[in-house]
This record gives sequence, structure tokens and C-alpha cells, in this order.
Amino acid sequence: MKVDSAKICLIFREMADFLSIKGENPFRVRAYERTAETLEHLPGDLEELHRGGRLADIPGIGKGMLEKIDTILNTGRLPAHEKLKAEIPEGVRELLFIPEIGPKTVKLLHGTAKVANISDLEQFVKSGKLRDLPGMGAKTEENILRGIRLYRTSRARILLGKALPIVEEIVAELKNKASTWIERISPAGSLRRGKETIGDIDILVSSANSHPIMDAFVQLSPVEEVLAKGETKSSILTRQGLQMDLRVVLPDSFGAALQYFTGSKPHNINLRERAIKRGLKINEYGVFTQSGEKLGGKEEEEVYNLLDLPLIPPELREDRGEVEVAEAGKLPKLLENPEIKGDLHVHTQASDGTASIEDLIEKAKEKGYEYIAICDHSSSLRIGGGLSEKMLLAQIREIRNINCHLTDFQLLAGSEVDIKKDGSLDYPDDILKQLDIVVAALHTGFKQDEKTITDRVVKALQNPFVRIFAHPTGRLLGEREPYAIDLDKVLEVAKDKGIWLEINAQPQRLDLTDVWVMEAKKRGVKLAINTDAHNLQGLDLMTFGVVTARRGWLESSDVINTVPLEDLLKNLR
DNA sequence: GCCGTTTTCGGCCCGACTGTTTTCAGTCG
Repeated sequence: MKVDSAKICLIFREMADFLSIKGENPFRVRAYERTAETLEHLPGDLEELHRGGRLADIPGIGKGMLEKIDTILNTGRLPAHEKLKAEIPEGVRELLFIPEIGPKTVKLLHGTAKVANISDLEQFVKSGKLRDLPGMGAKTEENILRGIRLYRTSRARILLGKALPIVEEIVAELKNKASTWIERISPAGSLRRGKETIGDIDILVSSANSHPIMDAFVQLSPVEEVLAKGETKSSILTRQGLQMDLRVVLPDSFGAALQYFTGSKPHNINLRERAIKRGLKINEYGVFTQSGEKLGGKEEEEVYNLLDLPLIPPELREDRGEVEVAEAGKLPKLLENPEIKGDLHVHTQASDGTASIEDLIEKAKEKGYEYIAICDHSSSLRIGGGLSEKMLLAQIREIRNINCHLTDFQLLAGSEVDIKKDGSLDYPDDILKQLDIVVAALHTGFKQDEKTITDRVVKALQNPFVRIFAHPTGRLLGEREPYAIDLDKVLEVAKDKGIWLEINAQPQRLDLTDVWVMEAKKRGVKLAINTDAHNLQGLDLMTFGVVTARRGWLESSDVINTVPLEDLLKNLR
């Protein structure tokens, strides 16, 4: 029997929640959470990894968890889980997801007040009965009702690409309103780590005087509601329903605080445990000896150095082995934006884009590129204004013609060729061979089963003219799940055929994902970071692709569009 | 439940803010 790995992760998540509601040892709860977290980010087939004994090497997965994984893989169920699930109604677990409500409150609500779901809770609070419970007063009533509202409306994470401009605006306004007091300012949290989606936004400021900054913060123009205001920490809710936390620390602690608030949480826990082993203590104010002597904290790098580590780039701080690799002095020299020499997947107004070739060239030159590949859609993709064979041939001629007049820059004639339902390509080979670069992609048949889709892609990648497989999983964050594709198999074929996999830089795609990027690198498969731009501004999305590459530990040598034009052309021949 | 260069038992990251409390528990990140 084949057990869905998402189902296994859910079982461990639910175990953690159930046990926390029951008031179990929080460390035991954390062990389940940690296992779920680890399994969720594991590339490859869980069952295969388990049979190969590879799970046993992962920190945090011990004998007990291995046995449970084994049980689930063999039987599809976990008895302990089923017992708890029968005991705790589904709606009760959901109470945990409401902000301001934690395991203790859920236990109280369910155990004493027999509240079984969110609407129960709402009624219970509105009827005034909540106040009869110990420790519950008027403010808590208000907070819980707001929490319910928040949970029902806007608790979804937002795209990195959406969060970034909002943060830039807020930082600018704050700088403007409290410039006298702000020494340094930086976003922190998952935004700084470049995660594809952001929950809350964290901003860190160093200053000798926090009061005027806090005052300015809670009066910023996007503020809808002030959730908390203190001397070092304040939280607000923006009109878009986004929570934003501001922390203010003294200048001598800026580095330690930035490290601390950048996270991730598991990364920080790892560092702190490491500190303890060295007789040190880390908090957001600095690194201290046991006797309380401060050793550093002004710069982030000091924190790492005091733990005998080099500075670890924020994108790597996910507790995926970065601390151990840093200790061994083997951190990758991560890809940087200026190393990108061109963009190999760009649309024009000939299909569903809005930019002209001329404008694209100008913009690309401004960005310091040496080349871009024009890759409009192929004929069968009617919705994307796909080019007929005749139109494509005309575009190729146009591109060759324009190239005659270009110096220090070259257009590549390409196409984003649709992989049809049977795995054949949308243009015949005698057309494909006239192109400089062929980017193959799926745009239809997303509901096919895993074997059908994988076979289809594998067949397409066998075509000798295909060089790039675009947006390999087809996911659209928050809109569409990835199609069922066996990426393991795709990587194998890509390695064999010298196909480059795309990191599509569109913020709602970021496809491949960081963990699969890392896996591709491990397997020796090269990546192409492309914007898939449909307008001029679209070319600026490259930075999101680079961030994803960095989160996948890529160096410039892992990425094909870091090579100069001449080498790229050699490669394409 | 995990883990071990002081430990196979007894720890397990650390602090801010809030609300309901007269000294602290719960939640959050």
C-alpha cells in the first residue's frame, strides 16, 4: 500500500496538537512537531528513504518516531493517533489555530466548558460565560473575538513578492517619521530569509530611545489596530490584515537581535544549544558568559564567530544542516544577483506578454545582461496567444535581423513549447531545430495521475532540442497545487540528458522550490533562473528566483544563466 | 520523544507582553 507522505506529516502534526491540548510534556510535543516539519521538507519518496535507512540519520528522528513512521507506512494508520483523534473532536483542534488561544486555553474550553468548535466558542464568549472561567476577563473576551475574526478572514500567509513592497513602504515611512531616533533598521523574520510566503512581518530598529519610535510606529498610515505596545516590542495589524511586529534594541545589541529575529526558530534553537555546550548564553541582546559578561552583539557576525562559526547567510537558516556545514568551513559561496548574465524565458506582445522586443532589450541592458531568450507560447496554447508555426518562423527572422544591429548583447530565439497530453511537443523537430533554445512546459492535463504526467514529461525531455524544463511542478502558491509529478525521475532524466531545470522567479510560482533546488544540485543537475516575464517590470522578478536559488544552496556555477554569452552559445550547440 | 566529550537520566532556548492577577501563567515568536 502506498501512503501519501502528506498524510504522514498530518498525523504527526495532529499528534503534536492533540498531546499539547492534553497538557502533555511540551518537549514531547515539540518532538512530534519537529518530525512533521522535517518530513514535510524532505525531497524524494518518504517510503524509499525509510527503507534505505536514511531517516535514522536525521537529527530529531529517534527510535520512537522511526517505529511510528514504519507503522504508518505498513498499515496506513497509527493507533495512538486514532485513539486521540476519537477523544478530541476535529473542531477542538481547530481552536488552536486562533491567535491568542494556546493549548492551555483549549484544554480549559473543551474540558470545563465543553466548547467543541469555533462557533461554539463564539457563542460562549458572546453569552458572557467565558468570564466565569478562571483567569478570563473582559479583555480576553475581546481578544478571543478578534482572534476568531482574524482566523476567519486573513490569516493566510502572503507572497514574498507582495510582502516586500509593503515592508519597503513601511520602513520608508518609519524612517521619515522617526529619523532622529533610528540608528539602524532592517526587516527580519522569514522575509529576510527569503521564504516564499510570509506570515507576520518583523522589523528591527536600533536606537538609544525607543519611545518616539514606538509612538511613530503605532501611528503609521496602514495601521488598522494596535495589538500591543511596549518599550521594546509593539505589534500592529495593517488594513490588509497583516500583522507587523517592531522591535527596538540598543545599538550594542543590533546584531544579536537581528540574528535572533531572523530565525528560523529551529536554527536559533540549534545555535543556543551550541552556546550552552560552550558555557555561553545567547539572547536578543548579545552573547554572554555564564557569569553574565557580554562578549558581543553589535554585529550579527560576532554572534556566529563567538560560536566558532562563520556568518551563515539568512537564506540558509532553516536548520537543514547549515550549522554543521558552517562548522566544517564548507558553506557554499551563494549566488548573488549581479552574477546573473541573462534571462532565458521572456514573453513579448507576440503571445500573451505586453512588452515589445525593443523595450525588453533596453531594460535587459540596463540590468547588465548579455542576453535574453524570447520564449513566447506555442501554437496549441490558445489562451496564451500561442504562435503558429508561421508566426514563430517570422519571429525567428525578426530576431536574427535585430541581432545584426546589436553589440555586446544578443537575443536568443526561443519558445516555451507546450508538452501535449501524449508527451509530444507542440512544434515539429524541423521547426525546433531552428531555435536557439527550447523551453518545454506543461500547461494542460494537470489532473492526470503521477505516472501519466511523469511519462509525458520524460518523453518530452528525450527530444534532442529541449534544453529547459520550465516551472516543473506547475504550482501557483495559494491557488493551485503542484501536479502529480515524480521529480525524482525527472531529475534522473535531466541529469542523463543534460536538461536544465527552471527556477521560475514569478513570486506565485517559485518553482522549483528551494528543497528540490538543493536536491537538483546534489544530483548534478543545473538550474536556469528565469523570470517568465510578461511585461517589462517582469524582468525585475529575477531577484526572487535568486533568493530561491540561495535557499537551495546554489553557487553561481550551479546556474546556467550566470555564464557569459559565448559560453552559453557553446553550451546550446 | 530525543539525546549524550561532564549525563542512558534528566535535561530540553529565551524573553516580551498581556491580562488577571497581587506574583504569575499563557501565548507568541
